[in-house]
Amino acid sequence: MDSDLKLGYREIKNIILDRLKDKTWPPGAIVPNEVDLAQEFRCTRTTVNRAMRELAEEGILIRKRKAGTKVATRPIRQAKFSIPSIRAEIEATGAKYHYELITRDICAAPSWLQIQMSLINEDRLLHMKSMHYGDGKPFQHEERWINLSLIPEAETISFQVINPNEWLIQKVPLTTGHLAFMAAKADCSLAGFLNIAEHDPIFVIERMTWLNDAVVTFARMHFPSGYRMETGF
Amino acid sequence: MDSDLKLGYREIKNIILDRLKDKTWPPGAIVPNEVDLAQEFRCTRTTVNRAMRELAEEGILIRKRKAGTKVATRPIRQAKFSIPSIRAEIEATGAKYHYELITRDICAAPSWLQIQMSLINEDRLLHMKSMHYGDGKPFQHEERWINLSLIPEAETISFQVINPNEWLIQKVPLTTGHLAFMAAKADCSLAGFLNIAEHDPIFVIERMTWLNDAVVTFARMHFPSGYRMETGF
DNA sequence: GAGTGGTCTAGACCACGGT
DNA sequence: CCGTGGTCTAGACCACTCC
Repeated sequence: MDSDLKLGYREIKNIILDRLKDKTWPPGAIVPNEVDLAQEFRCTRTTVNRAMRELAEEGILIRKRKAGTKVATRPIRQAKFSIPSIRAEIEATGAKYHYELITRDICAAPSWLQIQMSLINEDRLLHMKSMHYGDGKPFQHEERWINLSLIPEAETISFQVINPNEWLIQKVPLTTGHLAFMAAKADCSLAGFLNIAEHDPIFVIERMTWLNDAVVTFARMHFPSGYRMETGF
Repeated sequence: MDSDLKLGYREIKNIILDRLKDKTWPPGAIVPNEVDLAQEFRCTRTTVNRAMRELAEEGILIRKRKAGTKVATRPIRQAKFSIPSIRAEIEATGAKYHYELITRDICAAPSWLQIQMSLINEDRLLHMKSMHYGDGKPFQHEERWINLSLIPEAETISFQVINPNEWLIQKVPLTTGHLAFMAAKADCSLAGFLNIAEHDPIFVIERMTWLNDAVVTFARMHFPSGYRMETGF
């Protein structure tokens, strides 16, 4: 009689991973098809399908109809990281969050931003600078532009109390976006706000947010050095 | 008669997303259960399950047995980015990739690294510094430690030709890891290698790689400012 | 054309966890 | 307890794409 318990898709994933690690199926090799594996594991094709589909989503297998399933030669590992709200990020350290608006004006887009945001010349933008503090210490400086053609209500908000990101999240949820990370050096103004020396290195995050192919907002966030962004993979 | 075509899980996902956008199901609300939705969409529970399960993986819905499915109040967006090999990253710009080993020695772990890598005192490490160039221009400086207790074969490799990352990927694929990003300023040596001025800002990536709960390698990679890491979400 | 993965159906049992 | 999501079965049809 079979001493085997029934195998679930998680266990099948692990068996497959083991066979990849011990090179039973070396990189570039073709893995048996779903029907054969289902037979071997005494389960249905559906179960094998889920195991292999998830491994493919993780970049470990490459699947093509008719061609079959191959072991990725250079597994492109994907890192996932959550984008916490600045408030959550600060409060997670145990510090008290505090927000302050520095400037707020309405302007036309500078040309470099027009290009980045795919704007029309006449579009008006709400432009703001603000600071985020943890226990009173500078944590992040933010400069942001909001597309008033798309979100006209933003003009009526002072943003003295609620910060732009939190307002936008509840106003227009379910957006898509683009992120960029880089290093830069602090100019005089930024150094003052972040309480660091001029020319000190800063960590910069740029974030562009879209709602159905229209740009909602562009934000540039500056962190004093010492800030680390971390994630697993 | 029904003029409706049959709905697939992708279409059901979109219908659900539409109802979230138009606030039919506002944040925090409970979404109908799978059986009811299956009836509404004239499909099986399996199909609804896949649609809602994927939305939950994306952080848009929150599912619990018995409690049902809720709309996430603050959808925690997740960004995914692939971790390309340095060679692929350089070649993707159209530049010619070139690698050069600077130093290679075997040492005990400095104490800060022992802590980070959870090493035992006696563990020996292969320590290397190297440079990666695109079209002859400095692209990345890398400092790396490899755990020789775990990967003794590394001691026999000169790493004059193949770079450590590429060798490790084919030697020990399927690892897990941890990434950190930060900004720093170039010290004298680094400035020389990257052909920038001392104290110029640099973008730093630290990467720790595990194989089954044991640390394989720790790498610290430095990019001259101007480097941007980008991703969508 | 034929083999492979992609998806759906109809039904079942189970595990978790709120009441 | 018992409603809900989590998963599996057995079978089916379809879409893609390599040969």
